[in-house]
Amino acid sequence: MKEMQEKAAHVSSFLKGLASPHRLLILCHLAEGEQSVSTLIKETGIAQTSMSQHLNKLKNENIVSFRRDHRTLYYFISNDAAKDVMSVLYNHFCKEKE
Amino acid sequence: MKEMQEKAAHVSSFLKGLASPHRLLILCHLAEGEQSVSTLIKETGIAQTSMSQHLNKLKNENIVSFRRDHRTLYYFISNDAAKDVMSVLYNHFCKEKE
DNA sequence: AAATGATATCATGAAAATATAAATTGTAAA
DNA sequence: TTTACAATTTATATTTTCATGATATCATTT
Repeated sequence: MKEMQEKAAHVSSFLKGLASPHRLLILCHLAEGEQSVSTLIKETGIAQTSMSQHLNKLKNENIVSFRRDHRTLYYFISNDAAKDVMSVLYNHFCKEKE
Repeated sequence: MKEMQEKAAHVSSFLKGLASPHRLLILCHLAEGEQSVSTLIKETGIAQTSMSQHLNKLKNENIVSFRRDHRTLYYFISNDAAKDVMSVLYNHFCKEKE
């Protein structure tokens, strides 16, 4: 675990990329496959400007990427660490206990 | 992945508990076993007041707990989700690639 | 080339996080 | 019971985050 200390700043800013209710919502939708910005806006109810800023933050942390098709941008999760963290979170916080 | 949307606020505040370079440092030390506050201060170099506030935040998120022995408090990681996330972070950001 | 649609950028203000300093509490030892 | 030590609490200033409204950009259609 020692090595993580040197990376703390980097790892922390990566985690801050995930640590927002709106960004988690966005990532939940993207976890099911790429989505256009307008679809994300419709499905999450997040305001346009806010969506763009959140996507920008996720992009800056290299958590998502996008491709363009005509006028529409399709975003997708492009980071394995993010996928794995989401999966851990799902298992601990969202799974049915039986 | 749908269920996570309802939990987004909770999961987000859990992640915010981890998302700080100083708290990650603290958790790296605690990952090797319980530590007293004064030992954590010595080993991390974090100022006393700041340490106390960070530990308080981790405690509020139920990420750590502590026991008292005389005047000394020993903190430890008491949360499986946190352990699993730390492990994922370690694998992605701290492991040697070969 | 003008209008439209999809998205990003800019500016601003409010709320939350962080570090530091000072004062306080609780436990034990002299 | 006074003193010292370990840790928390309070107060404050700084920085960062977030939402909103207004404007701009860029690709497409007319």
